[in-house]
Amino acid sequence: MPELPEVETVRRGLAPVMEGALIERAEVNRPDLRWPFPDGMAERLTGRRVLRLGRRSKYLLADLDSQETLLIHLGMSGRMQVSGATIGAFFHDHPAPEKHDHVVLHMEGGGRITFNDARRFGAMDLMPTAGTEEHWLIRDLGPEPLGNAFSAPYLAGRFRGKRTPVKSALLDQGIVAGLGNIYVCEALYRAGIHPARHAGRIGPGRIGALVPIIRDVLTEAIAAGGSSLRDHRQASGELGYFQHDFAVYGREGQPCRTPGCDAPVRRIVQSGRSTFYCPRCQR
DNA sequence: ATGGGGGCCTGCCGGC
DNA sequence: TGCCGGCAGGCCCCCA
Repeated sequence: MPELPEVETVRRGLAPVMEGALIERAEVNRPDLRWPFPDGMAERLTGRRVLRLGRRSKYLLADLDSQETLLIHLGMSGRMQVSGATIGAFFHDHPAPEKHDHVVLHMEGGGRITFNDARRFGAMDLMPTAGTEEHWLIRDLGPEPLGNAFSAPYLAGRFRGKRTPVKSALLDQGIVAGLGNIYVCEALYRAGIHPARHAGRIGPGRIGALVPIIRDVLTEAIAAGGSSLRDHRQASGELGYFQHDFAVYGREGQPCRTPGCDAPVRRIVQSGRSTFYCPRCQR
């Protein structure tokens, strides 16, 4: 579930409940996710007020009134569920506890934020707010794809001389931070670029087109995630749901959606991960 | 130095 | 029905 658009959707859902609210109690049900939780995490969260909920790439960053920032990563299967609070027009009751509810933030006023992560590829950590950019998970990230630093000249510079497939290059969080397997496939399809093409062998014109395409793909996904906040799935309290409507991702063997092209979408494996593309539209 | 593969976990789905 | 292989939106680490 979580690439940049999903994480941003989760952030937007959580922010109204978390920002300005007091964490009355932090319930920590295991010692780790992918890595051990920081020492005394429950105590360091308890009694703290959340000042602001931000995002860097796929990381949620909750600034606390203790000069510390809580980092949350959703990994592959992490979900944040809000309950006991009014979101939009509806009050969300507390659901029955579920398997893999690893951390629960009990907020002032009865609200709850539950972090559930079956596969435990997610992570949480605490760091000084003043040093978030130096955190080891953050410091090597490339620019935000929706920010000004991500530009055609920048990307051309990073691609220059690279023999790695462009698919892998765009998944490299040090080049651009926030893309994952789905949106890379979708962006390359829209740009008409074959995923196996060496990054260094894409001309400046196509790189110039790719940058706004990446922005569009992500912006549209955020808009779709946002609209799903109002559907019944959201009313059940689940945040970050995104209606899948992809041109190539997950569509192996189905006809390409480009008008006039009905070539079957192909699936290949690159660096151990599925890539979907149209062999006719992408060169 | 850089790129590819393994590994971390659990759940689900399709085939036999 | 049950078992097994394959697959899943991420990312660190190790090795060539």
